[in-house]
Amino acid sequence: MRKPGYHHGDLESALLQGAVDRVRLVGAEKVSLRAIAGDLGVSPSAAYHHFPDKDALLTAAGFAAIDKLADQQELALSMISVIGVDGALARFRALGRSYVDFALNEPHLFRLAFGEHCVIPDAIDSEAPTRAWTILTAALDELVNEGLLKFEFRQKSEILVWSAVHGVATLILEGKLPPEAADDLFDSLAHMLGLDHE
Amino acid sequence: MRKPGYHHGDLESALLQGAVDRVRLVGAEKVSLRAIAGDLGVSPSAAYHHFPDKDALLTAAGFAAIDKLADQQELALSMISVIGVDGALARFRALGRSYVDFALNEPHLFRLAFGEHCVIPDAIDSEAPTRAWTILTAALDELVNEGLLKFEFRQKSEILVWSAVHGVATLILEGKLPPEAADDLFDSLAHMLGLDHE
DNA sequence: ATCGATATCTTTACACTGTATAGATATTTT
DNA sequence: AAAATATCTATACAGTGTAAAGATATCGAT
Repeated sequence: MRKPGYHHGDLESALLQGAVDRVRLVGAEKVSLRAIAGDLGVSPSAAYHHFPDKDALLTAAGFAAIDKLADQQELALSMISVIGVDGALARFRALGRSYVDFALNEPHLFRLAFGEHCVIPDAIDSEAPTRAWTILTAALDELVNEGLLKFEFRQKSEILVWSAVHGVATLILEGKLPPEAADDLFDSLAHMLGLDHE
Repeated sequence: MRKPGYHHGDLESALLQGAVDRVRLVGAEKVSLRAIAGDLGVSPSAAYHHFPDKDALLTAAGFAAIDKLADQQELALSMISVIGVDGALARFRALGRSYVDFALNEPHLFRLAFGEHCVIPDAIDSEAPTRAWTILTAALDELVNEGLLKFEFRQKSEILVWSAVHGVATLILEGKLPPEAADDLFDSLAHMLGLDHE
C-alpha cells in the first residue's frame, strides 16, 4: 500500500487520482503524463503498465469526474432534507442547481466528463445507466408519485429536463449565457411541467 | 493573393482555413501548428506573425465554426420555404434539427465552437449577439406574431429552447443519449410551449 | 526456502510538439 | 533610390508521448 522503493504498491489508483487532481487544476488539455508521474516520484514510462496510453488515463479520470458529479447531486439532496425544506419540487430544483454548480465550480472536470474522452460506444443500449441519470429519473418518479407531474408527461420530460439543465450549464460555462440563466431556466421548466401550481 | 515565393500573399486567412480543415478532420486536440504550416509550404514559425500563438489560431477557427453553424441554420430555413412546408412551427423545428445535425455531422467543429477555446469574457453583456442567437430569437418572434406562442412565455423560452437543443445535441454527440432523443425533445418542446394545438 | 516466472518500474532513446531568437527577403514609405 | 517595415526562414531549445530493453521486486510452485 505504501512505496518502499522500487514498487509503488498501488500506482494505478495513484495515477488516476493524480490525473483527476491535475485536470481539476489546469484542464485535460494541459496535463502531462510526465508531470503526473513526477508527482508520484515515478518514471515517465511507469504509467504504461497500468494504462495503455495517456488518453486511457484521462478517460478513467473522466469517469471518476462523472461519479463526483453524482456524489454532489446526492449530497445536495441530503442537504435539502436536513435543512428541512421538503417536497419533491424543492428536491428537483436542488438537483438542477447542483448540476449547474458542479459545472461552474469544476469546469475542467465537467468538460472532461462530458467531452469526447468519455464517449463509450454502445453505452446507451447497455443496461448500465449512469448514476446521474438514475438520480434524475428517481426525482421525476417522486414528482409523479406526489401528483405534481402528470404521468403523461413523465416519459418525455426525462430527456427534456436533462437536456435543458445540461445545456444551460455548458452554455453558461462557455460564456454563451449569463449565470442568471440557470434560475430562469428552472422557473421555465417548473412552469412548463406544471409544477408550480401550489 | 497568390504565392510568388517568399511572401505568401494572404497567409493569415490561409492559416485560418487550414486550421478549420484540420480541426474538422481530426479534432482540435490533435491538430499541429507545424502540420498546418507544412500544408501551406511555409515554415513552422511563420504563423507567429499573424497569430500570437496556436491557441489564438484555434480560437479564430472556433469562431469560424460558429459562423458555419449559423450558415447551416439559415440554409435549413431557406430549404423549408423552398420545399413548400410553411408555418413558423415547421421553421422552428427545422432550426432545432439543423443545430443537432451540425453537431453530429461536424463533431469536431461543434466541440471547438462551444468549448473552452471560444470563451470570450464579457461577451454576454456586450451588444454583440452571435448570429445563431439572433436567428433563434427571430424564430421565436415569428411564433409570437403568428399567435402560436403566448407573449407571456416568449422571454423565458429563449433560454429554455436554446439550452434544451444545445443540451440534447451535446448529450447525443457524447454518447449520453441516443439519436432519437432529439425528435423526442422537439416534440416535448412544442407540446410544452403549446405549439401543437392546431 | 529456493528457483523460475511474472509483474512492476527505470533507463535510454526517438520523433514530434510549440515557440523564442536572429537573420534573410520582400514590400512599403519617404 | 534609400530607409523602414512587414513577412518569412533557419536554427535552437525545452517539453511531450511512448517504444524498447534492462533492472528489480513479488509471487507461485516445487
